[in-house]
Amino acid sequence: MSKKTTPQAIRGTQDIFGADAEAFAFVVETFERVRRLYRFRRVEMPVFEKTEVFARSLGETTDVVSKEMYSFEDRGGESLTLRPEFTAGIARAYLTNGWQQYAPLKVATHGPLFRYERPQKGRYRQFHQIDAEVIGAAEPQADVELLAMADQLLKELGINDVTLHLNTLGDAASREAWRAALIEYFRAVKDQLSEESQERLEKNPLRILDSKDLRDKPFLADAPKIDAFLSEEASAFFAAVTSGLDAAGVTWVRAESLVRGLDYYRHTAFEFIPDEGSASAAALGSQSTVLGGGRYDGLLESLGGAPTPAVGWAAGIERLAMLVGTSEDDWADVALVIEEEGLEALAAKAMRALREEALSAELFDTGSIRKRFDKASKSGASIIYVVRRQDGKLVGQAKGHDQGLWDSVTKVMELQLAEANR
RNA sequence: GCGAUCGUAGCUCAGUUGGUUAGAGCGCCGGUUUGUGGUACCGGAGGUCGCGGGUUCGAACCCCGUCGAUCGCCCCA
Repeated sequence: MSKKTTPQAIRGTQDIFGADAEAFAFVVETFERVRRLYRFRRVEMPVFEKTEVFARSLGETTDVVSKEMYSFEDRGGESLTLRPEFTAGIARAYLTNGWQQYAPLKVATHGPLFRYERPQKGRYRQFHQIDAEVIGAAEPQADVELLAMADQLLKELGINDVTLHLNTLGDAASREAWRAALIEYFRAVKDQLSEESQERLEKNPLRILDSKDLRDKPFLADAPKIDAFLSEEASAFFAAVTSGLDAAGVTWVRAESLVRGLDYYRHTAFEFIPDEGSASAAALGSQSTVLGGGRYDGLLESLGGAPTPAVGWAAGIERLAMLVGTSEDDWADVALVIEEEGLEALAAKAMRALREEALSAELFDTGSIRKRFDKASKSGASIIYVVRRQDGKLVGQAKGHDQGLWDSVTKVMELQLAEANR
């Protein structure tokens, strides 16, 4: 006879409860509200896709694809993957559902994503994001609107100590030329770079630019700058984005070394990052980016679609929730205390009646009769309504300071007791 | 994938140089008390000291492994 053990939760998953769950819901509710203001349409996406949806769009060599995806074969032998991000799946849906007819299409969604990473503060294997995408819009105004929405969302969440860090990666040609120049520049000093940067030199030279390693720092200042490689169109595009942001009142800083990890990004790239020394920076630790995204004009082609311009961003709900502060537990309008046994039917009926009047109500009718009132007091409910028997009849008494609630609770309960006493 | 710290009741933790039945507060359950029913007091339930090996006469405490958490690197939201 073996002892029963309780299975543990999967590493990197979370059971969100209490104040954390309230903060999580607050983030999602605020996002839903803001997204409507900007007329982004709600979409619901599958949690898994064919593996190639992600492999082809994110790039086979990216860390996400090469070592962080939850991939498995289904019973039909097909390779499927739990979504590590939203964009690729939405792009796929745009193509397979003929959503071109709605272009430019503004959509928003939220939900769980999965990445096999080492869990840390603000980083989980199952994590949650809110996401906004504009597909089929080549104009810089789309970038501006999207960023204005992100900015307003953060403000409405009460997060005021983060700033938009903005960069451009140029068009495909600009980006390639810059990349080649970076490889050439860093190859010359390869031996003096950190091991990690030596590896990055082959895989993702852009990443060397934001290396934190002291050995790399001396070479960063004189590294080739993207601005020198931008085509005329690319710089005009970036100029239009920045002036649009200024007009919309979105403050931003230029971040020349900001790059994106995934292959599909072009032109605008951005992250909202806590200001140095701010409360948000302290709350997030090393997971500094709270919202990030950019333009991905190349992505739909990589999935076999026609060349289609697009921009989008995503933000980690857990990270945002850490910044909105702990919201208080909210209290019930009424705590109904039944100081007698055998009144279960009355209790059930009265609770239903209270709730039908839109009063949030909690019932205390178990355990020590003497302590039921204690528990109701501690629950923090606005009105405590006590039912007990006096001279053979059930009587009720309401306690609390909120006159409006007091009246509506009393009204409902008087009726209930009158019926019960008949 | 790499490094560091940590893992004792439901929760927060204490546990002296390894030594008899592992403790506290809060919470929970029951009771007593109270002339403002949220107070105070008493009692009770609840622990394979993460898990598995090892060292030792003896381990919560030392060693190894493993799982998990936390912090950082990498990467990213």
